[in-house]
Amino acid sequence: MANSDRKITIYDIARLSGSSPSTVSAVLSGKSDARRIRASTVELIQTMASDAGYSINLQARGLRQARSGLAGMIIPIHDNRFFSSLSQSFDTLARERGLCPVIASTLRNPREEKRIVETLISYAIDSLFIAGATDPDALGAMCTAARLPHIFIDLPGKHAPSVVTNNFHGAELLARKIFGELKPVARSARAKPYFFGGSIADYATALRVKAFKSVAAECGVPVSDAQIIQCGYAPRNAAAAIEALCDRLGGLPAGLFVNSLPVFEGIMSHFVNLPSTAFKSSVIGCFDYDPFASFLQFPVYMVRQNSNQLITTAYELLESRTSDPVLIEIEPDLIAPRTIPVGPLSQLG
Amino acid sequence: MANSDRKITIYDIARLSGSSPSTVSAVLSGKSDARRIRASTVELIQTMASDAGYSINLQARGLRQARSGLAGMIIPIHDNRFFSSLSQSFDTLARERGLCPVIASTLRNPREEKRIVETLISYAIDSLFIAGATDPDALGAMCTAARLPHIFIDLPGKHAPSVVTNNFHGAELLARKIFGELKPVARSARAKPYFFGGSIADYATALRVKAFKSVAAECGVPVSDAQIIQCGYAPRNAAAAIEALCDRLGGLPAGLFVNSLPVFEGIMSHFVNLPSTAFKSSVIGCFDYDPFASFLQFPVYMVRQNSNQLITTAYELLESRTSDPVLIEIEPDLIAPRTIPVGPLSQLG
DNA sequence: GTTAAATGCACAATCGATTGTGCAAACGCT
DNA sequence: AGCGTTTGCACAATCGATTGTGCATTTAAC
Repeated sequence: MANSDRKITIYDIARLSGSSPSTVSAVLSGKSDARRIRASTVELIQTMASDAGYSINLQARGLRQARSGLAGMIIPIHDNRFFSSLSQSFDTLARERGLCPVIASTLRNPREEKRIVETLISYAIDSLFIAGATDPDALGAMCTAARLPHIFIDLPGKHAPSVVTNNFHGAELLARKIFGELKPVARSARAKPYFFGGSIADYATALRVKAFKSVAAECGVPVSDAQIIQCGYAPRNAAAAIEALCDRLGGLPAGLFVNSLPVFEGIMSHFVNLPSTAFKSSVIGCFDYDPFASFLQFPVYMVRQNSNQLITTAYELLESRTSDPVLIEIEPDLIAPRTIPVGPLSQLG
Repeated sequence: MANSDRKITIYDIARLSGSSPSTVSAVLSGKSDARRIRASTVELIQTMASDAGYSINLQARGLRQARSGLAGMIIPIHDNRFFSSLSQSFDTLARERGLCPVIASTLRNPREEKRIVETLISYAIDSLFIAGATDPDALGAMCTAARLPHIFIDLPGKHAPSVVTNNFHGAELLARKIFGELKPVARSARAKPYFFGGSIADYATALRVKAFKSVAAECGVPVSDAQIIQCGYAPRNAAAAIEALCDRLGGLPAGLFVNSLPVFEGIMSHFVNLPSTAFKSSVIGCFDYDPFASFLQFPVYMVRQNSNQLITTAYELLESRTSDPVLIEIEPDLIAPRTIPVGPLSQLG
């Protein structure tokens, strides 16, 4: 270990080993063959570097090479099962490639979103994954201007490759369970199933609603727009909205398609007040997965997005140097109630 | 926007505006007062820079200043409610300070852990938060050698400040509920409460077990080491361990102190096979919080660690330039069954 | 014993910012 | 008018790596 004042640089190692900085650089960055450095010199330099506790300055390298070795990703929020699962895959795959992952959250704030992308561009990140942006195309334009390879995830963009969940199909699977198991609730107001949460303006919500209606049609059960409750994603709003709905209907609807976990969380905080018999006549499904949510007092069908596949595919696109706006859809899984699928990552705790 | 081939630099702006690079730098980095730049010059340069689509190269700045503006944190895993919540707080507070957050996961692999810290040091990060490391002191030594300010979180280190949850007190609160509500289960083998998951070698687990035993003593219920099941954190192992335990006892124990969510998840995958009456005579608590886990078929007490307070305190320590090994404990909250506390962040979905 | 090719390395420019210093011009004062 | 300040900026060194090029020596070939 070094005990001097400054950091050790290749110039120090050059002096110590009696060679030039360019030779040291070549050796320490693994280019000794290309530069025909003698094996004995290589070993000498490596030994001295490690003895001196040398550690490379990646900002200097990055400046010279006009790249940084940083792989960027933006997500709306860390504290969410789906996005944190994306983060985990992104992190792991980036590091497998020798890159350093940089994940920033935007909190769905459009202005912050742009500031973050600007910052990441200023750090000369090598690539950017844009997950769940509020304005994908504005961000895409910034990346294009900076010649930064980028891929949209979860929410597609117009001018670059996108990898998204097959929302329509996933919602179809879920809706079929809900419509298929509808309990006959007399022919009360509660007989109709509801789609709950999000906003039609969202790409994903729009597709899920479309599937919901399509399955309804399949089943010969027409759906009116009053059955689509758009209360956004905030648990608080969802709680208020479900309470209002239950009041209006005089109980739970016969079917409930819950659009995302935070919405489900809000709904639960209302359910707490209901007697456990209240759920007997409802079929509940949620688009997004949480292991505990599948063990509630009542059965819940869940759709689990395949975050690892999303990221893997995004890396493949990146590495194939595609920049055409292709759209790849990844199939999500329908998870039966009271089941915990054990994935490769979830073993780690 | 620029349409040229290269990126725009301060040299380009200098040429365009008829001033020198040093003046441009001063203006664009907000040092125009210190350098007595005329207001008209400032405006000219700012206009040209923004028209030309200039964006600073932070690697160049970082190289010169021997700092990067990057704030580093390592965590065991993103895909975990506690750590992703830490990430969110870290991200937000870093960005409030004009820093760019870099969060890397170690997957609890000691070798990876060291590689990551090395990498971060090579990027000249300005500070490092070390959360839940397997070998805190080895990492601390690396930081010290690199003169990198660092703070331990969740798991304390010996030679730098640490901010951790008050594990003992949190576990006490939880254990008191469990012991306090123990159902009289005849005097069968199942009458005894069990501590379940983790490993005594862990700092946190050791304290929680200590509290568990201390509360048992308070209640006059002696606890033997056979009641402490150390099965690590992997859901799979937890599932196997709980099954073995239930088989041995002929049912669920009267009390269960579950040490962490992944363990609870594993336990649930076994519970699935049990009739719902099986839980009637058990009190269950879990150290760590998940909103859905508090809405299961049976009531669950949970302890929620205050991740935002942990990070806030860590930043305060960092900014007070303390490098003495102080240990600050943050109180966690006991969450009653079937309650969803709505925090400031959880509104976002 | 020449000449050509291969070997092994050093030199110096370069990436794009920051920053210590120097120096004219403008200004103020007597 | 003369002199000291202040104003406003330019110059050039610097951060620590990478990389194109050049040039002695060695080695190989004939």
